[in-house]
Amino acid sequence: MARGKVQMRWIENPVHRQVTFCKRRMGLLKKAKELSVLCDADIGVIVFSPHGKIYELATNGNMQGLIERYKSNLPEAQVESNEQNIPLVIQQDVLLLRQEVDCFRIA
Amino acid sequence: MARGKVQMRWIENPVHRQVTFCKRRMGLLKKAKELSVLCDADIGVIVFSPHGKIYELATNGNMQGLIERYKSNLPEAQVESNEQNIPLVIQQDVLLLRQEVDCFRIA
DNA sequence: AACTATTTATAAGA
DNA sequence: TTCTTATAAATAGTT
Repeated sequence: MARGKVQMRWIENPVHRQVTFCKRRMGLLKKAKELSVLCDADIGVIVFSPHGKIYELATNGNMQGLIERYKSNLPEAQVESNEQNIPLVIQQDVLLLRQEVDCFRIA
Repeated sequence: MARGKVQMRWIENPVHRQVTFCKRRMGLLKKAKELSVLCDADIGVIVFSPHGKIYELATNGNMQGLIERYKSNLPEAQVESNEQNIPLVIQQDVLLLRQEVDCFRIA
């Protein structure tokens, strides 16, 4: 995003990758907090580094509670498609498109 | 972020809030996907709108799996503090600071 | 770990 | 709403 456009693919140089991981991870959590405050949304973010280290943010301070709430509200369509063995990648695409369309409805 | 600095607080105007929610939600998910690709991180984002609608992204396409992985890797410090009834807001602050410091170590 | 030159994101406005 | 545009913010590469 600066001093040259970045290619959207795995960064091979370990040093560059590590620095980018740190910068963007902080940026992601900041954006999540901002969205939460501006729009009163309840947000959870979980990040596993390639080495398995966990980074997380729960805007209400309670990731466990968020996860419980999430599980008890799973969209039916998702449960169905899981039962039908549709590739996860496709399911995720459908999910994102559905969310994009929702912009034009009432959240 | 544009045409005027925005105050980091709840947006009172319902129309403005709805538009901002949609724009920033999409932006947040995009950032998550980018971080995932650039650094090979496994990321999950869950957003509850104020009305309880769920928006989500799991970069590996499987939120359930991510949640399981998260639960089986809960940092001990977190478990401890929960047992000691420390306010969640404080716990989250500590968590974020710890993550920030981690930038200067190996992820 | 700081610093900018740029790219992105996005708040307002049309 | 959808598109445009002026600015604020994020961040890639540098020092």
